[in-house]
Amino acid sequence: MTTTALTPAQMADRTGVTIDTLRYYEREGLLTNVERASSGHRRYSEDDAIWVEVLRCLRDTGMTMAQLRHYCDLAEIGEDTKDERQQILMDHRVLVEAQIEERKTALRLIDHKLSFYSDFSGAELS
Amino acid sequence: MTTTALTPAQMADRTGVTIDTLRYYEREGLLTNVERASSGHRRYSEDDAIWVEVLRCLRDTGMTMAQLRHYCDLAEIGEDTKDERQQILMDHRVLVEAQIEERKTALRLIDHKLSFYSDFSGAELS
DNA sequence: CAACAACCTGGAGCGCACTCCAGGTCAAGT
DNA sequence: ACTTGACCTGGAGTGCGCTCCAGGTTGTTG
Repeated sequence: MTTTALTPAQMADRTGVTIDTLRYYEREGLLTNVERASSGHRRYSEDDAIWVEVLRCLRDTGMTMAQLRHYCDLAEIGEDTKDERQQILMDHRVLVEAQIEERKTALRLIDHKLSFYSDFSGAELS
Repeated sequence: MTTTALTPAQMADRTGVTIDTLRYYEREGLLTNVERASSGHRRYSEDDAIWVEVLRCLRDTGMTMAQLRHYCDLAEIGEDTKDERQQILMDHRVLVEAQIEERKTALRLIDHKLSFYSDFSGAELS
């Protein structure tokens, strides 16, 4: 009754992560306990797919491979690492919020610079 | 009457960019027409400092070296490239806005995942 | 059963943005 | 005159996160 087992190609399609990268994540310990068919071919579970989506989200917002590996290592250990895992997410949350602020500042700066292009004046700087 | 000429060390201090990186930017054409003292040592102008700050802001929000070099090349050419330079900034603006949205989505996902840690339940996924 | 696609492994290679280094020059202080 | 420290150049090295490859196995399709 294991709902859907995804082939590597299906998994790549589903998550938008290439097959090579999926294997790389597994090698690096960011994706654990991936099942295999009798042929030795990987069969990804729905939970794997969801985790890869989370993983990508964390990566895209600047969490490093090392941090993600650490998080996965903790998850492997089990329940008594919940607090640390929670802390990792909370710390990353703060970081993402800072990134949003940084980008809002960037928008203001870009707008400021753009104002010189829309202006009648030909001022170049500041 | 050139207000303040900054030494490399002062420039690094002012902008938060290392001396090595400043030289690297210059080599790569991201920082042009830097003056020299009679000794051959660089003397950065206030405008250089401001530009490096802008440059860092654009880099930090994902503009590549190649794009920045292109922008600088255009600025070197002069007035008739203003439209293209404006367009580059407007394009980047759109990108930064998308980054903000991406990060807001990330926050929601992190919060969702955090909710499982704060819950009474010990559910692990989704 | 032949051909072909999808998958496997271990390991090498790549692009980006720095970062560091060797070997030399220049300017100021003692 | 000598030391010290900031700077110069050209070029090599680094770390990260993939990405690609060779050489082999498996599974499907006609």
